[in-house]
Amino acid sequence: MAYNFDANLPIYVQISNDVKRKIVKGEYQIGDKVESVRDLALSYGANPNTVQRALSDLEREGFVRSERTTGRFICDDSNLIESCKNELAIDFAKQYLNDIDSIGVSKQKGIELLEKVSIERGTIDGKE
Amino acid sequence: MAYNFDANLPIYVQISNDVKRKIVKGEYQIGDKVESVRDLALSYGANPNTVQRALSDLEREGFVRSERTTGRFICDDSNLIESCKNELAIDFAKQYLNDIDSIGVSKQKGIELLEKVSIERGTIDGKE
Amino acid sequence: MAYNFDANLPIYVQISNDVKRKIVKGEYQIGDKVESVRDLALSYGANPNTVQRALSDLEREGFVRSERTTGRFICDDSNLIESCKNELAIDFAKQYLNDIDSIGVSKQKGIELLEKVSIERGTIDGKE
Amino acid sequence: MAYNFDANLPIYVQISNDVKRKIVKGEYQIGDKVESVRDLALSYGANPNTVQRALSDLEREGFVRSERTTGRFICDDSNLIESCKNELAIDFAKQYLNDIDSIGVSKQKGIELLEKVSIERGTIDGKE
DNA sequence: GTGGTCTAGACCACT
DNA sequence: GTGGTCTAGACCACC
Repeated sequence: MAYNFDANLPIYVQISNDVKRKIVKGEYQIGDKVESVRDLALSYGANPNTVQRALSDLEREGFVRSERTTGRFICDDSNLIESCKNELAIDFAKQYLNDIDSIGVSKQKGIELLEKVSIERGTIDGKE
Repeated sequence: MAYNFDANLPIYVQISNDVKRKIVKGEYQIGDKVESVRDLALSYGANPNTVQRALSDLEREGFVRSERTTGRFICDDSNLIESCKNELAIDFAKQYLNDIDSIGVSKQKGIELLEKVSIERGTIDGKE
Repeated sequence: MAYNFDANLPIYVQISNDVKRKIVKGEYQIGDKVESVRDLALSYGANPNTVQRALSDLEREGFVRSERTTGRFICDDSNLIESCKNELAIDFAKQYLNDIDSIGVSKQKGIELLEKVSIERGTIDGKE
Repeated sequence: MAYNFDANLPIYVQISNDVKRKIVKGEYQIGDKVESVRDLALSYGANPNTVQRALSDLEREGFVRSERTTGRFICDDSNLIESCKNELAIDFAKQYLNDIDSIGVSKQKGIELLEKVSIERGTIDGKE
C-alpha cells in the first residue's frame, strides 16, 4: 500500500483531501491532467471505485473537471483554490491552538516555539 | 463511549497520553490521587486491563507512583513534568509547521494566522 | 451521430416519428421530394436499412408515396396530416397533464405556468 | 423489475428524481421515514449501492437526512421542497412548449388542448 | 485508452 | 436491523 490511510476517515475522503492538498500546494497546476482513476488507484493502493468517488466529490466541489474520453483536469478557479488554502491553513492554526491549550501553553509561547523549532529543523523557513 | 479513540494507536497509549496531558496541564496536581482503575475504565469506556497497562507505563516513566493500599498519586517531579510539557509542545509545533508546509504556507504566514484565529475565537488568549 | 436516439424505442420508429413531425410542422411540404435513403441514413447517423423501414412505414400510413424511378414524395393528404398533428398535440397535452399531476400541480396552475414560461423565454409565443 | 428505468439516464439519478417527486407531491411528508436502502432496492429492482448513491445525493441536496442507526427521514425544509416543485413544474411547462412548437402548434392552441384533453379524461381537473 | 455506471457481496459501527 | 464503506469485476460510450 502506497499511502498510509487513517482508519478513522473514509478512504475516499482522505484521497480527496490529498488531491486537494496537492492542488492547493501547487503540485497540481491549473490545467494539469490528473492521473487516470486506475493509475491513482494503483498508487494509492485503493480500489478504482473508491478513487472514482473521491474525484467525483472534487468535481462537484469544482476542483477538477472531467472530460469523458481524455481524462480529468485541474479547474481554472484560483479563487476556489485560494479560499481552500486559507481554510486549510486556518484549520491547522486552530488545531495548533487547541493542542497547546490542552497542555496549558499560551499562544505567545506557541509562537516562540515555532521560531525555535524551525531553526532546529534548519529548514528554509529558518531564514525568515 | 466516553472517549474518542484513534483506531491507529493502541488504546493504552492514548489513555497514557491523555493522563500525561492532564498532568502537564495541571488538571492533575502533584500529590493528587488518581481515580481508581475501575473508575477510569468506566470514564474512558475502556477495559480495566487496558487502563492498568496505561498506568503502569506512566509509573515506569515516573509520572505516577502507586501505594499498595491507598491508590496511585501524581509524582512530585516538576522537572519531568516540565520536560514532558516542552516535549509535547515541541511536537505540536513541529506538527503545525509540517501541516502548513504541506500546503505551501510559510512559517511567517502561519504565525500571523495564529494571531488572527485566536482573535476570532475571542478566547482567553485574546488578552495576551 | 447526428440524432440523439432514445435507447428505449426502435430507431426506425424514432426516424419515422421525426419525419412525421417535419411533415406536420410543414418542414416538408406536400409534394416535396424526400431525401434519398442513403442521404437520410447519413444525416440520421443510422443504417440505410433502418431508414428504409421507417420510410416503408410512412408509406403504409399514407404520409409518403414512392415513385419507383424518381424517389419518394410527401402525399397530398391534408386530412391525414392534420389528424396526425392533432394526435401528436393531444399526446403532448396528455403528457403535460400527467407530468404536472405527478407532482401535485393542478391544470389551472399548469396553464398559468405556460404563460409565465413563454414570456420568460421571450419567444414568438410572446406576441399572442 | 418494479420500475421502468430509462436507459438513457443513470439509474441512481432516476431513483433520486422519483423520490424527489414523491416528496414534492406529498407522498412523503416532512419527518416521514424513508424505506431502508435494502427495501427500496428491492422495490426499485436495483442494487442497494445504487439506491444508496441516489439517497446520498438527496441528502447532499438537503431533501433527506440520515440517522446512522435508525434510517433516513424527510427534512423539514419546505422552502427547498417548494422551490423544487416550482422548478420541476417549469421544466414540464418548457418541455410542453417545445413539444408543441416542434409540430407548429401555438401556445394558445396548446392551452385549449389542455382544457379539451382534461375534460375527455374526465378527471377531477374537469371541474376547474 | 478514458471516465461512468452497475452489480454482487462483504464488513463495520451503532442500538 | 440501520446506514456507510470498500472491493472486485463487469459493461458501456467515446475517440
